[in-house]
Amino acid sequence: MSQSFDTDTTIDLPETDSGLRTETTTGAIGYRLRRAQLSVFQKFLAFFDEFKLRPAEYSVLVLIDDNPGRKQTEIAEVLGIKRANFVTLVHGLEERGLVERVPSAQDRRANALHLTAAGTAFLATAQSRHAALEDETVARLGGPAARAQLLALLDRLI
Amino acid sequence: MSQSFDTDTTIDLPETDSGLRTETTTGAIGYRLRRAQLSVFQKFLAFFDEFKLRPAEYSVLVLIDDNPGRKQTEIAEVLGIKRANFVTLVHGLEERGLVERVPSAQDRRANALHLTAAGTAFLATAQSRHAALEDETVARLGGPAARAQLLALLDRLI
DNA sequence: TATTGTTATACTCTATAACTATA
DNA sequence: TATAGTTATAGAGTATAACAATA
Repeated sequence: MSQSFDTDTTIDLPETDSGLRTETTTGAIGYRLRRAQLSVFQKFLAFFDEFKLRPAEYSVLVLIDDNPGRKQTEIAEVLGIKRANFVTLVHGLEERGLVERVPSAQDRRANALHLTAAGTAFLATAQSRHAALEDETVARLGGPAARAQLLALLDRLI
Repeated sequence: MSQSFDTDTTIDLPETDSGLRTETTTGAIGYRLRRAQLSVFQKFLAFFDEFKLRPAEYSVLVLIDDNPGRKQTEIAEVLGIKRANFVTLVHGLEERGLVERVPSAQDRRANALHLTAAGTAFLATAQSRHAALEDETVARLGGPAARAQLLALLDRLI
């Protein structure tokens, strides 16, 4: 089903500011998903600039706080991070005094992850800031119902 | 508003297969967006395995096809790719015989980008394959209306 | 034998600076 | 002076292999 127009006049082409035709590209779900995700992550980074906190680091802190004493492998796996790469991430959080690696008594191969007192305090501040960011994002979406709708749709893509 | 339950019995905790509490993490829009985007891109890579085509390369081919003769900078900018990094990308497509860099007559600094005959044929096949992937994705979302809903919501996040 | 944490390594993606040739 | 393409380079993120200690 292709359309053809017999006209010499200037018609309303779907063009961007650059004058390029981008419909084919921007019509793809993956493309739009990528742009939106990049935008949201950039906003996170800007919002958490003074915290020097990346999205993955924030997720790790939240996950340890909700699951104290878990092994590195367990936390890493939930987030889809290879355990080899998780070593560097958790090492950085430990160097900042936010996380402790406690040798496990039951399994001496494993490190039990805990937040330090400083880590707990830091996360509390970060979470309240994150709530503000999340509120702003929900507002842009059009409210809690729109947020729920988006999350439901995203889940179908996994 | 916190809830408390006076019970010793096992209650239905929102836990994953791993037994970890992940509600706080997975409630974040950015987190869910990232997971969905990674999943969609991984499906793209698997689907285009025999084409040896990455999402960015596909977008470039489509954009050149819809806008023949444009400069590298123009195509790169639309996709949010730095012109320095775009050099390698377009070089790879040129080496594969899909794209031509034609020195511009009007501006001898610039390269006008065109698809070769092979590039046009390759893209036609890739686009029909992409349409199949997109159809599958739309089906998973729940149909064209759900797709439109998702794209509208994603646009509000940019 | 298998798993945990670790190191080493490599590949992709992204970002900046600086160069050249043109405009 | 500014722009187009390029090179070099550095930083993230991600992937695999292999090792020591332990299960």
